[in-house]
Amino acid sequence: MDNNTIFIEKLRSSRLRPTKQRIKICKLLFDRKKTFHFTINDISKILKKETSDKISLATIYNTIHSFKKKGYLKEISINTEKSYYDTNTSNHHHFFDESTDELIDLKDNEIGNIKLKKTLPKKKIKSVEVLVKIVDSN
Amino acid sequence: MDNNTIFIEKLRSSRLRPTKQRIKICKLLFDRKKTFHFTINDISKILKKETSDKISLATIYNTIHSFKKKGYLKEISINTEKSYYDTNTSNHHHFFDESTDELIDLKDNEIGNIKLKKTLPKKKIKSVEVLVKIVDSN
DNA sequence: TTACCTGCAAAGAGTTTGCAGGTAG
DNA sequence: CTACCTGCAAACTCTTTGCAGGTAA
Repeated sequence: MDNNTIFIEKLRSSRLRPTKQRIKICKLLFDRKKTFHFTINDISKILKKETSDKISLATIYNTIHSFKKKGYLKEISINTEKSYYDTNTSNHHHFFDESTDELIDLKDNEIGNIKLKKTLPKKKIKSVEVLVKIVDSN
Repeated sequence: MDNNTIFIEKLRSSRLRPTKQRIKICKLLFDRKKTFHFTINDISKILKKETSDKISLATIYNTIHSFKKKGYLKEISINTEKSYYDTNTSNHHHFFDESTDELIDLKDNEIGNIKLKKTLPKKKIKSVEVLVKIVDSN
């Protein structure tokens, strides 16, 4: 079966109707070998170029939010005005290149284990994220 | 000498004119024993309550940015729409409580050393930050 | 006096929302 | 047919900017 069929199944299996727009966004995000890091603006621009009938910004936001809720995407914590998303939803860390605004994966074996020695009462840990900010070494 | 004098000296020494507004913001941020974590909105609200003649939002932004540039404040990476600042500018990590939107310090001895096994060519590391997201354990 | 600072309002960027019309099942 | 989805524009939040008037040195 072709990719479209795979994405239609994927969407259906998470009770999201496989609309034209969602299938297109699926292909853009998940039909690639490497992890993809992006902002809403990134994919909006790509879709504008690649696609004859354009997808509205609101639909892109809706779709990305749905995918995040379904666990297909992860939101990455960086203090820029934009939200960054990652198609790699496993537990891993990142470099953020401030010279290019690019996000780069840091595989689990590329960073030593993180040992937390403090806990807080009545709170549970949702995630532990390491962000290594880098810049050009002039 | 009283606190005002200390803050006036502090400002003067970094070539920032010690205006009424800056002194007030200094007192709010630095005249306390514990580290203070805040957003612009937080201090704007506090200043509105505490102060008879109000300080404009633009001035608050200007002042916080100046203080950050001078190294008196650190900006913390969290993916919410707001920027968070920390009066503790030393190298340390954080809990972010998603139930209350609160930022909590994690002292250096409360987390194991972080070993980076990957570097990137022509890039230098600016910072390594760990963010532990927590929520209420229902 | 002069360079810097403040306050206001307007503008900008990113994101969300309300609603009318369209489409999947 | 009906519930869900899309597109558009307006609205919202946070932040920045331009500029006229004010203030420190």
